[in-house]
Amino acid sequence: MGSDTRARLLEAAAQLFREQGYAATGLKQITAEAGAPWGSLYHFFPGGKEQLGVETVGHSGARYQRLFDLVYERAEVGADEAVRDMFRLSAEALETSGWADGCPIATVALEAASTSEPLRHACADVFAGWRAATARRFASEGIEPAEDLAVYVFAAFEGALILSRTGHDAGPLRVTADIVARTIRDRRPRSETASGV
Amino acid sequence: MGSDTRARLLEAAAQLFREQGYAATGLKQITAEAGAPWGSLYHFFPGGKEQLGVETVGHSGARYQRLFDLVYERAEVGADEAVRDMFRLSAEALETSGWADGCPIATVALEAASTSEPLRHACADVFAGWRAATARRFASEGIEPAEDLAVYVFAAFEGALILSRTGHDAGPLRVTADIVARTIRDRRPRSETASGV
DNA sequence: CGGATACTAGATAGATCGATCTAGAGAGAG
DNA sequence: CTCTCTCTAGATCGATCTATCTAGTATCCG
Repeated sequence: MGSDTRARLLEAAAQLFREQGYAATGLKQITAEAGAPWGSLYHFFPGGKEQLGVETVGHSGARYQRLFDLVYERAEVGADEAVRDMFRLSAEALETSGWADGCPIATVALEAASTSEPLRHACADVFAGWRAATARRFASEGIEPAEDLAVYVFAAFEGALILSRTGHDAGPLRVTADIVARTIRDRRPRSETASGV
Repeated sequence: MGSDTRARLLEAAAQLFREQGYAATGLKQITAEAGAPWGSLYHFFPGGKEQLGVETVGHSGARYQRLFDLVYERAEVGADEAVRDMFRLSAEALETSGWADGCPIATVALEAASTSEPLRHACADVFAGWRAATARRFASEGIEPAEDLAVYVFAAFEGALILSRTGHDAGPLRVTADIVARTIRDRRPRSETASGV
């Protein structure tokens, strides 16, 4: 093993794909950013750019997943508050990065949707993983239908990220978080103590 | 004027940007698809690819806007049903096109967010226009806060489109439509006749 | 008819793209 | 030590990218 070149390549690719997208990012730029030699790229990723893309999507997806897990573990208050935190954290990351760090998957997903089946499939897998983890959490709190609500949350999340990033305005993320969190809260099972407004 | 070459270039660019994105689409491919001579491209768009991109975004945005207007005019039943129709129509377009025709703006918006200010701004304007039109409709029915709910609807819409297109599954659009439409319905002002479950 | 303008046509430039190739450095095993 | 395998290093290839440039054709006005 020895070198971490491969990891640095993945990391650099993740960052660049997130900011600029897949097509606009050149392999030369990735090796430069990673401080990796050109020859190493095809050593570690003999499948070329597409393989690097697929692995990068998986890498970014797993990392983002961990961020969701963190939010869910931390929130003792319930899933609705966890959802709100997830939106809030992303809004902060987006804003402090100068509106650069949006969803690490969405841009590639849209670019690849009709141009690369392996890449599209990798993105679909990531989304499915996020959804499944969230659905488990909802189900464990009796929030049903858990699968549908998880899909709904991620749809609103991804869309709000697009609107906020494009408009350089965290408003959409904030506004959407409020409404979505309320929707989730309203689906919580009745507890013995009133859960009024 | 005479020729419609300029319009055909815009149309071809709109279709290709929608399917493949901005960076992955070459100018040569656009002229070929439009059946337009290469020389005409820089005659009509002296600003090059970026100008073509900006005008294409405006063109696509206006056309999609008309589709929203149609839905809103047709729906005598109320804004919540109009929202549902908007999701349903997009789901049909997406599915019948073989998962190619998603949002004509979103892909370019994400690609351009950190790479081209003119392009990003054009996308932001389109989103703002959609939101404003929807907010007016909500407000006219007494659905408040109209602006926030319009943002929320478009966030959920854009996100659901991404999930459905990436997964080759209309489920996210359908599921999200249900929940969002219900949220809008719940915000309608109390009428004299009960508006129960 | 002449002459200006609008548009077409495509060659060409220069840069950069992804990908392949050969050569060599480095470390660990025997 | 020497052999072997992993990884580095970068030259190089053909294709394609955006953009510019020069001609040539059509069209409309007088």
